[in-house]
This record gives sequence, structure tokens and C-alpha cells, in this order.
Amino acid sequence: MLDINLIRENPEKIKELLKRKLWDTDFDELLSWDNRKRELIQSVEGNKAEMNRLSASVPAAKKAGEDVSKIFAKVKEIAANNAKNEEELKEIEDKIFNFLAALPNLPDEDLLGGGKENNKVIKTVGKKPEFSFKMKDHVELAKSLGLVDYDRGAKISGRGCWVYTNLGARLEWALVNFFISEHLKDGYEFILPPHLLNEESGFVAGQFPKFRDDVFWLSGLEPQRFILPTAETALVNLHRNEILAEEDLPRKYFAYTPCYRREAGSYRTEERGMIRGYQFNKVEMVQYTKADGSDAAFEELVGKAESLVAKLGLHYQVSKLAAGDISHAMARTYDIEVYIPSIGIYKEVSSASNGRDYQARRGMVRYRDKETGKTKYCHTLNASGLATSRIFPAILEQFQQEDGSVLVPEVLQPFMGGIKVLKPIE
RNA sequence: GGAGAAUUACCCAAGUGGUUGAAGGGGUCGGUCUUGAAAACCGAUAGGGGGUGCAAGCCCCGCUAGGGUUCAAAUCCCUAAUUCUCCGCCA
Repeated sequence: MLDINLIRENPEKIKELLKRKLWDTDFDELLSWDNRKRELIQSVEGNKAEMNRLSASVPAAKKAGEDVSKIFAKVKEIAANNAKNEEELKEIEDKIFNFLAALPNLPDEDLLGGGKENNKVIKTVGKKPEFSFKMKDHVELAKSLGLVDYDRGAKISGRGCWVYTNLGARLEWALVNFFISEHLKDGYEFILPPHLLNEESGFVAGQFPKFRDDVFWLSGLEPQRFILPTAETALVNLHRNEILAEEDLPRKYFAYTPCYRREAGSYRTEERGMIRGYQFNKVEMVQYTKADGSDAAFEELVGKAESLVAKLGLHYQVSKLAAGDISHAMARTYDIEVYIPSIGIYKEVSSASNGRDYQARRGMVRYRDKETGKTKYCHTLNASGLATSRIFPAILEQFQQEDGSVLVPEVLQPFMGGIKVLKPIE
């Protein structure tokens, strides 16, 4: 949610910034509502003050033996006159709220406008692996190594779902455990949130109202709940409607959850196997900071996500996203992208974003400034740390050997009972 | 799933229609006393959102949330959320 004061003060500038996010809008109507709203407030509240005064005078008048029916009639008359304006005020407040709620976050000013085509690779680590033999893709490897059973996944569920089997399940779980242990080392607090969230949580995270159809809704519960598309949705709602103490910030959380997404839209044929499914595992980091702490927190989160990929020994790059490719609720995003040799493409394994006060405003997440005693909005940030569904294929493909085996990254071996190599099954 | 009870400020809690502008206690903060502390005593402590104003201030809304009744609601009515107790069912 944007601060309407920003729009009042400089509508042209806000318009221009939103345009970089590929969002065309006009504020004339909003600003006229805003003016009308203040007019109505003054008239409605003035009348209320008068009504309050009259009502309060009743006990004294009664005691003095005066006829109070005139006071009753007068209050009723004012109330009747006020009713129409009150109704209009409510309508106009709803309109303003809905307008503001639909706007995306403002992009940081240093970002390029436009979509994906303006993303910039700002860092590349490692080299594309070269194979002296015919390399296999991760689907083939996962099958030959007995790690993933796509057929039985389709049988018991359907398209877009798979089964991790045996060492595949252990590799997947080793990744999750490795991530968890790294975050614990860095002093982040481990959270296991519910996977069923209410409408308000989706709103605060910025997924709703625009992306209501991108998540799975549960029938049979009233009011309705949805299954989380990312743990971020749960984590940024933890302190909804709370005022935190300044010394409690920054708060650093991480959570492991599966993520459930409809991913309505086109599947690219290259996205085989587990590149894009309805359900995938992810460890997510979220920080709550003071306004002036969010830039540093952003760097920290990017660094953490990167270090996980680096410690696994994978070849990856970091991209600074253009304003139009950043998600609705975010002001700034860097993607960590890992190289998938079979398709020759870098795929996102982590998206680190600074939401600034956009989510905090929607959820009234504030802290008390120690010096002034005033409340201020927190900043919220999130970064995957990491999603396994692209790391798993990347490991299989980047670390495959000529004999069809795959080397297990050293950092994962302790979490896999010391297994160093995944060998093809007979 | 069924029945009942509860929800008041940082915490506990009084309050069943009209100076409630919410008692009282605890805690916290400040002060007196003290070498320092404790104790005792004195004082402060409703947060938040909004309107108006240069400001001081004034006004509106806030007793879980949303509606309603009334000249007037923490108080009466309806709906919802959450918590607790009991029963049922279950991991």
C-alpha cells in the first residue's frame, strides 16, 4: 500500500515511477475523492460533536426538571441530516482504499524501467561446466539414479507433481537441512508456520487482490483459506497489527514450507521435470527492519542466498531485476540464478527483495521510535534461502560424471549419512 | 461436531444505560530519603487512527471485530473471531 501523502505531494513523480513498473495510472480521480473526503469529514464530525454535546446535557436538564424531548428531537434531526454524508464518506473511503490497495509498490529509483529484457547480470560465479561425454538432463539422471519417480507421482496425484524416492528424498532433505543449519548459524529464528492462511494474510503480503487466482483455495472451511504459495506470506504476517520495540529490530526469521502454486500460464517445453511444479520445497528468509536498516538487510539477504549456492559449488549468476520484472509488492529484487546445463539457461533459485514499507502499511506493522516515541512503519524483506526444485536438477546436471553417477556436494554429505556419490541403479 | 463461559489499557482487574473524560492494584518511568541499593512515601503512565490549526490546542473514532437499538452504549441486541471448560471424534 502506498502512502497517499506521496501521491498528494507529487502525483507526477509517482506516476512516472509506477510506469517503470509497467503500471499506467491516473491520480486525478483519486485526488478528487481525497478532497471530497476531507470536506465530508469536517461536516460529519462537526455534526457528531454537536450531537454529543446535546446528549451530554440531558442528565442535567432532567435534574432541573426541564423538558428534554426538545433535545431528543434536535439530536434526531441532526442525525438524519448527517446520514447521507456519512454514507457518502464511507463509500469514498472504500473507493480510496481499494484504489490504493491495487497499486503496486514503487520501484527503487536506480532501477531500469521495463520488463525482463532490462534485467542486468551483475555477478557471475564459477564457470559453465564442460562435459567430455554426452551429458544427461536431470530427468534422465533422476530416473537412472532412482531419485525421483515421475510416473508414480502422476499416478497418485497428476501432472506437475512427483515423488522423491530413496536417495532422492535424502538429497532433497539434506538440502533443506543444510539451509536450516546455515540460517541457524547466522542467528535467524526458525519458524514452522501453518500452511493454511486466511484472506487477510494474502492481502498484507500483497498477493491479493490482484493474484487471488494464483493460489489454491480450500473448500470446506469458512471463512475460506488458501494454501501458502511461499512461506513469505506467513512470515510477513507474523507481526501484523503489532507495534514492535525499536530494540527488537531487525527481526530475522526463516521457515521451511512446501510452496503451492497454480502457476497459471504457459509451461515452456524446456521446463521439464521439477523446474516448475504445483508443489516445491523452499526455505524462506524474512527480515523486519527499521526504515534506515533495510538497505543493509537487503545486502545481507542477497549475500546469504548467494553463499548457499556457492557452498554447494554450483555455477550461478546474480541478476538485478528491472522495475517491471519485480513482483507487485516489492521495490527491489535481485535474483540468484543457477545454471541448468541441459537447457543452457540460468534458473532462479532465490529471489531477494526489499518490500520497504509496502507490506507493513497493509498490515500495520510498526515500531516505536525510541527518540520521538512515535510509531513508524517497519520495512519487510524476503529472500529464498533456497528453493530446492532448481538446485536439485542443477546438482544432478552440473555434477554428473561420465559413468552416469553424480557427486554429492561436500556440504550435503553430513546430512546424507556420508554418501559421496549417487550411483545409477541396476 | 455439540454445550457453556470469557475477551476492558503494558499486566491483573472493577464496572449492567447518563460528569466513565474507565475505579483499584501490579509493573514501568521520574522524584524524596540513602554512601549506594532495598523499603517507604510522592508524582506520571491510553495506546492508536483521523480532521483542523504556525502552534498551544480543539474535535471525531477507539473497552476483541463488524453491524444494530437509543437523545445517550464498555454496559442492551445480532453476527463473527479468539481463548478456556466439558462432551463427542480423532493423529
